[in-house]
Amino acid sequence: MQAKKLLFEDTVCYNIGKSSVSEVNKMVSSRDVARLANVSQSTVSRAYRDDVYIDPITRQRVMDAAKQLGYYPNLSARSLRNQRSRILGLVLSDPDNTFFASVIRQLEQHAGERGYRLVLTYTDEDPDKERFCLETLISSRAEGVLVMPVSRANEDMYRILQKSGIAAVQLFRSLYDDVSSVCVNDEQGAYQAAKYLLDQGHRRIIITEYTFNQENPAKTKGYRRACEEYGVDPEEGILSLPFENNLDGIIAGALASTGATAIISANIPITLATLKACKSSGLTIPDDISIVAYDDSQWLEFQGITAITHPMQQIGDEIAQSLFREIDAYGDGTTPERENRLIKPYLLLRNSVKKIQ
Amino acid sequence: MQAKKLLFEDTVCYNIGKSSVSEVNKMVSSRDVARLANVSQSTVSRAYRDDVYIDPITRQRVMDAAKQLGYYPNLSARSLRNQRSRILGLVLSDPDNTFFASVIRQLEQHAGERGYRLVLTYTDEDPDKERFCLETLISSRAEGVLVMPVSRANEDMYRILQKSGIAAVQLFRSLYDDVSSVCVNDEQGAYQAAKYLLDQGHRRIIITEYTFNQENPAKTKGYRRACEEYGVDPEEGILSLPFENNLDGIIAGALASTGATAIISANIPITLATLKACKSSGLTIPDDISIVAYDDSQWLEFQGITAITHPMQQIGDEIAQSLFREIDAYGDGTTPERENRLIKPYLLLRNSVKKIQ
DNA sequence: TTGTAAGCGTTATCAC
DNA sequence: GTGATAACGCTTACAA
Repeated sequence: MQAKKLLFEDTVCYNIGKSSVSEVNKMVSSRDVARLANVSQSTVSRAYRDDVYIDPITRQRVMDAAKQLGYYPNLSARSLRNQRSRILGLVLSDPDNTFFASVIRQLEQHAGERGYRLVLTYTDEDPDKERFCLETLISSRAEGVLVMPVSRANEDMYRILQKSGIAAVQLFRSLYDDVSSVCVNDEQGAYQAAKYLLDQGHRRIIITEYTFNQENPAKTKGYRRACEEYGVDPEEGILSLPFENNLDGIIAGALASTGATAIISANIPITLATLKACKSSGLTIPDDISIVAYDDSQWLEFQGITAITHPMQQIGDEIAQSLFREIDAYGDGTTPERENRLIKPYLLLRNSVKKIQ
Repeated sequence: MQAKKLLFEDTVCYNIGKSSVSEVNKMVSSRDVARLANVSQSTVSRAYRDDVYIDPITRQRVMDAAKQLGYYPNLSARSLRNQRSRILGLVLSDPDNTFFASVIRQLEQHAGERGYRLVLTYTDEDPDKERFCLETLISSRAEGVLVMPVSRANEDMYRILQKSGIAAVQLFRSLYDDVSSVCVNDEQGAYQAAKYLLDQGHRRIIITEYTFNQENPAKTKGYRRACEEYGVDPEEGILSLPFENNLDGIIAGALASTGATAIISANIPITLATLKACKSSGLTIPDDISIVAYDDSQWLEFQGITAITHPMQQIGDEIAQSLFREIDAYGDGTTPERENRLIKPYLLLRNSVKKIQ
């Protein structure tokens, strides 16, 4: 059965007319609430704090007025006055990469508990976009920034972060020595993956990496270490890939030209491309080709792909700890020590690797 | 081969000591830049605008000073003064659902072109969280809000949005009649899916829906319409599901108890659960069970699952148009007409449906 | 217990 | 062309 699109007809668009709301008021401020509640503006402000003396009856009157008017405090004004934005910036690569979903989830949780909001931004692994994200977050006066850094090109931005007293933690890649980091021990993960394949008798193993990410060669390093232990030449197994959507062809080509019996795919999108490449090349897993995926996902679990998995719960906790430690230090007027946390990945055996005699 | 976790050892944690940065300055303001550049603070401000005249030489001096100090304008102050935050709020269900990735991408693009930033928030389909997201966005004085609404419980919030002059567009679900929306024609999509299965000879077809989402019965409606055209009783095919992660068991149970030959899964996570259910029940696709997935993804494409797909590019454009139309209207002091845009889904035939005689 | 007023960092309106 | 200056909405001494 051939894939086929049915005819795509025009968008239907109904205009149903004016909104039924009678009048659009300006944004309501604490002054308006004060007027309605017959108190001063500062009393309204106090009603929203719980550490200050205020008559419960007054507070109730304020809250009633606020509710009636649909008042919500203006966070811009608040953060301007307080010199605290309560914003945490998250700079990730790519909304398509489901690997980050659980990180986002957990950080949102941790942030919420501390009264912080999370602002998500994406670099698409483009240094210019990374710079833009950081600039925006600095302009927002974020108190902390969690970044998956793209390249060393933006070193100046990280220096500005430090100078400005903005906590910063590198995520999953440690590109800057003087910025804290929470990373997976990729060297070890790739080593485990490669060693496992070597143990199973594979001798021609491909490992993928991103060309742009060669400043961060942890995975290939682990791969090399394993190969050397087994007396296998690692060099021609290293496949350098651009950051694109259609990697299938390149991978299929490499598979064919090297005659590899196994491949380690460096992340979830690359794993998908690898699976597509195998399919289009008519290679069966694991009979014709063995796969170990670096990074796990529910789809990989479903498909029985052996994978390097990470303790996501722990990762989220470590990131939050590391970040808030820095934020608290800056809050106390001290310079935080930087720290690097390295988290151990583990190999989850499923059914995508064949034993070779 | 049985799935098996290798031993997870302790996290390694290096503390490498004090940051090398000598001193942490306070956040730098335009005053500081002014002082260094030997101009007044208002001149610094002017240097960042291009609609006012300023001596290019002065501007350069300002910019040099700004660069030297690592100055970035404070957006809180700016939005307070301008009464424009240039923030767009996006309220989605779930970071795990890859369906939204391309929407996020495109909206970021559109927003960027207009000088807006996107703030992402997630409801997890929980009305309380939806309320919290909206409150936060109002407090942030977002100029526009794009929401996938959860339930009618938060009607008051939408009224406040309108009263406050904040543009609002419902995404993918239209729960409020007086709020604009950009939706996929789910009635039609489900109708197409069901009709296709009926055409292929299936008579016992399950369609899934979320229990919490019964206020928005478009998909089941389309399913019913198709069934009725074929003289099939639709009622016992409707499977109502909680919003959870482990739906496999429920789905497997329903498959077994109804003896269905086909299933329409209502979104990507449910499709995954369905595939897992089939696997654990030992059902082969499409021989034992046919599947049409509502919403498409790269993984479904890879696995050859027939799916209801949406023109994501167009959806992104329509959303942006609809939103900015409202924002511009509010900007002109007029009340925007609300509008409902309905986008046609299409059926993408792959290999997950069997023809029954 | 509540009101008054200063000031957070901007931009816009005036003078000069 | 550039420099004072008055808001924007909020928090927080300090007064009352």
